[in-house]
Amino acid sequence: MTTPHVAGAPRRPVTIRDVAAAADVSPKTVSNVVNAYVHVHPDTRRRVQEVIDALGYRPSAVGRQLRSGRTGMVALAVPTIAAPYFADLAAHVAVRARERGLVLAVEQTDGQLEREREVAEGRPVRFADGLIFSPLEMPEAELTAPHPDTALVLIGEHAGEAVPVDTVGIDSTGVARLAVEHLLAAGRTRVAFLGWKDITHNTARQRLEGYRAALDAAGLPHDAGLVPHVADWTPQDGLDATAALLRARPDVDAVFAADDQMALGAMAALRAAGRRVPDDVAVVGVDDVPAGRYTSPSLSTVAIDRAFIAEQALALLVSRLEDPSLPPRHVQTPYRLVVRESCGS
Amino acid sequence: MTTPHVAGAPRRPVTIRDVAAAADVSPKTVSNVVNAYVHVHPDTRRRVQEVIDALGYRPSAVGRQLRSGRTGMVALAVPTIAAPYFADLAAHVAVRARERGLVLAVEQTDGQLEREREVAEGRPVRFADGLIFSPLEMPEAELTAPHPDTALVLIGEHAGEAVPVDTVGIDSTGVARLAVEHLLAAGRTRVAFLGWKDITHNTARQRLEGYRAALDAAGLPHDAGLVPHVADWTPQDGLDATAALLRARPDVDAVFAADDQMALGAMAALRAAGRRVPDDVAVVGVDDVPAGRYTSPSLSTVAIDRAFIAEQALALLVSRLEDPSLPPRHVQTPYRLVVRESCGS
DNA sequence: CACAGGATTTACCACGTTGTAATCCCCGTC
DNA sequence: GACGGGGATTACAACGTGGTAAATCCTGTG
Repeated sequence: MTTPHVAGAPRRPVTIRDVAAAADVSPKTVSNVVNAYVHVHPDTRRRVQEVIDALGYRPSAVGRQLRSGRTGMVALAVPTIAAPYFADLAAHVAVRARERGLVLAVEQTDGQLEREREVAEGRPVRFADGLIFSPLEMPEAELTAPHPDTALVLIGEHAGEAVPVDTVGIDSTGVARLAVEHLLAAGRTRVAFLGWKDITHNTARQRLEGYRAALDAAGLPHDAGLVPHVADWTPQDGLDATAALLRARPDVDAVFAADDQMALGAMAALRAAGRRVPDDVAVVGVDDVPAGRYTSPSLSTVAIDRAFIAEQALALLVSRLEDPSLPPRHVQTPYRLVVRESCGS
Repeated sequence: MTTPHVAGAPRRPVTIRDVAAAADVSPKTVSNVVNAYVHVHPDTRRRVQEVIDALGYRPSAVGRQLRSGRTGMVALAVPTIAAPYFADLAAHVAVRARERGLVLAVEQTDGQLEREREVAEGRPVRFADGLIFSPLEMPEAELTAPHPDTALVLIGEHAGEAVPVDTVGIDSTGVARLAVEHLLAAGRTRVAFLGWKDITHNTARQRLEGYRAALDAAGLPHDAGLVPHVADWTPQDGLDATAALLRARPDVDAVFAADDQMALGAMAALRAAGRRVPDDVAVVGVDDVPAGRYTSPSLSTVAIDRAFIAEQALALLVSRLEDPSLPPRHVQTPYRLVVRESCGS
C-alpha cells in the first residue's frame, strides 16, 4: 500500500465518448471494437484497444440496458430466504442464473399479501426482465393476470393447466398423501397434521387435503383435535404446537409435519415430553432440508427436488423472454419419500 | 378469467411517454406525479395516477439509472447462500436494503478465488451502486484496492484498522478462544479443532489461532492429531472428519467446531460412534444457526450477531455512497457464548 | 484514369428518465 | 384593465450505448 488511496475525487466513469475522443474515432467505432464487430481495421482496433486499456474503460451496463431493453436481471421472490428450503432454492437459482449470464435479485415477501402484490406487479420500479415467484397467500385469481411487461414463472401449488402463466408445480396434496400413507402403512392410527394456518395459505391447505385423503383411503376419521393451529412454519412454532398437542391428545402416535422446520421442532417437543421417536411417536416432514440428516433420530421426509425447480423455472423464464408468444407451460416437480429413522420403518 | 390472456404480443413496456400521451400532459408532469413533486394540481395528479394504474406503468429503473448515475441496487457476495449462516445474513441484508429502497442482488462465489476476484472487480454486477462482500479465500492485499466506481464494504476477518476499506469485522480469533476456553474451563483437556482447511482460508486460520491461544492460556500443548483436515464446512464433512478423528484419537473429550454446520455433523458422528454428548465428548460450534436449538442435545455455540452485521454493512455502504470522501471505517461485530446442552455446563 | 464493390467509418437517433430553466396560467390588487 | 406573483406545466437537454443507413476509403479492373 504505497498509495494512501485518497477517497476524494468523485471521478466520473470513463465513457465510450472519452475513449472515442482519445483514440480520434467515433463512439460507434469504439463500440464496434468492444463488440468485436468484423469490419474494423486491425490498426484501428489496436489503437482503440490501447486507449481502452489505458483509460480503464468499461462499457456501462446501464447504457446497454437502456439500448437493449433488457437488464439481464432476474428476480426471485420468496417468503423468506432465511428458511432452509428457500435458501437452498435461491442458491440453485443463483447458480443457474449465473450460468446464463443473468444477475439474480432476491425479494422477500414475508408471506404478506401486500408485499406479494407489490412484487407480482413489479412495484415500485421495473428492474428485472423476469420474475420467479413463490407466492404464499396470494389468491390464484390475481396470479393469473401477470403484469404483461415482465416474464413470470410461478413456483408452487396452483390450479395447474388452467393457469395462463408458466408454472413449476408442486403437488402438495400428493406430497402429503405420500407421507401420511407411509405412516398409516406402518400401523399408526392417530396421526397429527402439523402446520395448519388458515385457508389462504395454499401450501397448508393442499397438504391438509393430502393428509385427509390418506386418512380417507385408510378408512380413518378426520379428527380436528389432531390438527393444531400453527402461527408460522418455524421450528419454534412446531415445538410449541406439538407440546400443546401432546397435552391435549396424549394418544397421538405420529406427526406429519407440513415442513421439516416444524418437524424438527416437533421432535424437540417430543423429546422434552419424554416420548421416544419413532417408537412412541413417528415423525415425517417435508422438504428434505440438510439439517434433517444429522438430527437424532434422523428425519424422514418427502424430498422436493429444488434443483429441478430452479433449473426449470429459469429455463421457462428464459424461453419466454426469447419468445413471449409461447403458450403457458406447466411442469411438475418430482418428489419422493426419504425414509430415515424418525418414521420407524 | 374471461380473457384467455393471449400470451403473445411482445408488447413494449409502458413508458412515461405513453402515460403522458394518454393523460394529455407532458412526460415531466408524469414524472412529477410519480415522484410526488409538490406543485402538481390535484386534478392533474388524480388524472395522471388513473392513467398510470390503467396502463400499468412502472418507472424503469434503467432510465432512472442513466439519468441519476445510481442503480438503487446493492450486491451481496457470499460463498453460498445455501449455508444457514449466509442465508440468514442475506435475509437480514435484504430487509435492511428494502427499508432503504434498495434492491438486493446476490452473488455466490463458492469460495473460489477466481469468482471472488470477479466479484471484487465488479463483474458481473457492475451496475450495483455498492457491494457487501464476504470473502473467503481472497488475500487481504487484493481487497484493499477496491474498484473506485463501486462502494465496498467487507464482512469478516481482516487486518482491522489498517485496511483502507469500510469493514464489518468479525474477531474470529476471539470467537474461537471464547468457545475453547469455555470447554477447557469445564475440565476438558483433549479438545479437537474441527474445520481446518488451509492457510488461505481466513476464517479457518483465525479460528485455529483462537483455539491455540486458548490452549496456550491453559498451558496445554498443541496436538496436531486433534486438528483433522476438513474439505468443506458442511455437516457431512464435519461428520466424516469426526468419525475419522474418533478412530485415530479415541481419547478426545471435546470438539470445537469452527461452525455449527460441522458441529451438527460432529454430533451425528459421535452418536453413531456411541459417544454421549456432552458426557463423553462436549461440542461447541460457531454461528448459532437455528437448527442448533432443536437438536438433541441442543448445540452450544458462539452467536455472531448477523442482524448487526447486516445493518452496519448497509449503513456503511449508504453513507459512503452519500459521501465517498469519508475515511475508511471499521466496526466490530458483537458475539457471545450461547450455552446449551452440548457443552455440558 | 474512371469505376465497381467491398471494407471501414461515421452521423443520426432512440432507448426512459428527470434536473434546469423557462413558460404559461390564474388570481388578487391597485 | 394592467400588473405582480406564485402555482402549474413544459421544452430542452443529457445520461451511455448501439442499430441503421449513409458516407468515405481503398483496391483492383477495364
